[in-house]
Amino acid sequence: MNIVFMGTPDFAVPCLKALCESGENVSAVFSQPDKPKGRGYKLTPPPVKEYALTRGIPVYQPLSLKKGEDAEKAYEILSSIAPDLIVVVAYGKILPTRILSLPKTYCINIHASLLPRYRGAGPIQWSVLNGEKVTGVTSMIMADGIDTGDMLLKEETEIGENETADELHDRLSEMGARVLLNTVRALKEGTLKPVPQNEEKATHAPMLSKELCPIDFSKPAREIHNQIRGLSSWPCAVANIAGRRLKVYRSELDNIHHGGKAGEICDKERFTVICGDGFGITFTEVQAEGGKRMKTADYLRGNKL
RNA sequence: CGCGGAGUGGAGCAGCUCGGUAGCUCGUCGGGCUCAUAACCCGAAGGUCGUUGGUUCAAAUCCAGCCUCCGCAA
Repeated sequence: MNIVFMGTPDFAVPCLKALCESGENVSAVFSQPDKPKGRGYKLTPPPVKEYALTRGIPVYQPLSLKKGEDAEKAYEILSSIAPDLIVVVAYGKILPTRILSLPKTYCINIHASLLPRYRGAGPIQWSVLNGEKVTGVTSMIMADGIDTGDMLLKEETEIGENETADELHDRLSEMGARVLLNTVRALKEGTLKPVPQNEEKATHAPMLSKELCPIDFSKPAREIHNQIRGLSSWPCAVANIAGRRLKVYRSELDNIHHGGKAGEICDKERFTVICGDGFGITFTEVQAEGGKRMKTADYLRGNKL
């Protein structure tokens, strides 16, 4: 099949890789423009672009698909390629209707949630933040609107008790690649059965912001645990404790009712803090300002609580 | 040129202002105590103090450049 792939971050790379390695003809890749990133604002190409270049696939990075010169050029390029299929995975731009209807078959999208729940930019993180036990990946036929199209295939997976958004992200991106290949195969075989989403059950998972970061120890331990897992490793939960500011990457619940005042450290050797419901939460991986990320045991060797 | 912090035995830190013996909490190894232990006691090994150059009688410490890592901001 003649396929055009649109994607930007790490999450999308396994999907593109899977297509390439399964022998599909990926004739072009669209990705977000390089952006100034990190210290010193170095211009950084998105991961999908980097991978595409190693494969020798032409990469296009229009500023917009909707309006302006870039949009026209992009449309011309796509028209001349005349793809059988467009695959979109975490591209980060909304496709205008004329592009949605351009491929001979469909524009399909891989989304990291069990639709119609967690539509939007942050499905993985919000699944963890909300303490979901199960999540998954859904493929769908793209429609106008954000993640609203008819569903094709799904795969489910359990979320671990202490699993972080990072870990889940990596698992789901691999799962996404599988679902994508299965979807493409079914498309060729003509066995796809699109299922409309139940709008009433739809929920939205917006992009994360740093306002979610500060840890409020008056909240229940479980909720704080989910916050730490869901925000790890970016933007990362932040504890203001013992007179300093610590990023917390991992935690564990001890399920012991300590009582006492919320926000107090009840175990200085393990770094366990009392939460609003009297239960303790133990920080297991932290990072001090200006320092690097490390196991709590390492941190405590050189830093007194 | 976005702002800022940091590189010291295997790990995490102190020492740097005010140059002159390499320190702390752990880990490792050996020995002891103990029914036993991640507990306790005794002992040992292990560091060109990121790198290059400069100042000096003398640099982890002062000065300049470079490399690497990290926080903020995007």
